[in-house]
Amino acid sequence: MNGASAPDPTGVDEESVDAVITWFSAAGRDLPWRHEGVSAWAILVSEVMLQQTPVVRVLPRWQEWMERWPAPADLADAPTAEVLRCWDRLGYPRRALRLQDCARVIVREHGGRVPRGQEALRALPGIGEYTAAAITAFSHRERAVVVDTNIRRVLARSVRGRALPDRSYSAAERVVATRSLPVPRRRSVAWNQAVMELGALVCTARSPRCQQCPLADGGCAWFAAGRPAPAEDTRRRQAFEGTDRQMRGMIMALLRRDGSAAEDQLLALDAEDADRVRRGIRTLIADGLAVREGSRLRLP
DNA sequence: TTCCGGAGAT
DNA sequence: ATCTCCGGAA
Repeated sequence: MNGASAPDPTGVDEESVDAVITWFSAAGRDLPWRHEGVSAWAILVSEVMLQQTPVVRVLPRWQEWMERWPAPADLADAPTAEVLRCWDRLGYPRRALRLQDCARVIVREHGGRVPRGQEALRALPGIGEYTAAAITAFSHRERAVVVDTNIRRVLARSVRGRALPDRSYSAAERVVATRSLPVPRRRSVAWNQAVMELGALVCTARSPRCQQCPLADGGCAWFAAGRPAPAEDTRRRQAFEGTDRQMRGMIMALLRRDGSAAEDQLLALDAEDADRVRRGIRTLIADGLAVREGSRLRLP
């Protein structure tokens, strides 16, 4: 493929772009939200669900969600308790609330159609820089600098020769991503999709499958350097297993199952630590994920 | 047990 | 800039 030419330190070269796009046409997954004719709304929903959640877990939820609420107006009118139930165990249920808010804003301010343009998208609840770019590239099929964790990792390795990207998204990375994006519109769309998939399937964080990688033959600075180990991770240790998150998850599971729960039932979730339970209840109410009803707690 | 991840609030 | 937020696979 690239023979002996060294990777460009400032961006992916054209040969590598070709290699990755060709790899994708053979190895890319057939995911339903990539099918022809899928609506911008359906793609928006998939992107929000995929924000912190693996594809395999999103698939069944997305299918059911789109059957029930195929358009923004459908979700806007749905009972929030149903929306949270249908979110099931995708995690971070505030995303489900934001998605319903997003649907309502789209109905109110955009005539029920997903707006075009990253600025308008970025203004929607739950849509940040990544998701606005992803909708622009994958649905509207326009040129956009899409940078998710997979793309960051591929570029860190292939262009910068690092084992892993910096902890926070740096200006240097943005430059590399921007310079790597092909100029022709269709090619930019193909590249975004292909490089993201390469990061998800081959250039993975822990056990990269370099023998399957279209960039291994001269297109990857990290591989060429003998895959040096990542710098000692100075990462702050994970704050004790995220116990409050775990408690919130347990409370939400109970509310999804029964619709509401009595105080005693909730306190039994951690008999050792009533404060932890109360913290969970308080923060769920503050987030709009639960409401008090007398002495009971229920879905909104 | 450890690891993974985009948005939004602070 | 840093922290919080969930659940399941490795």
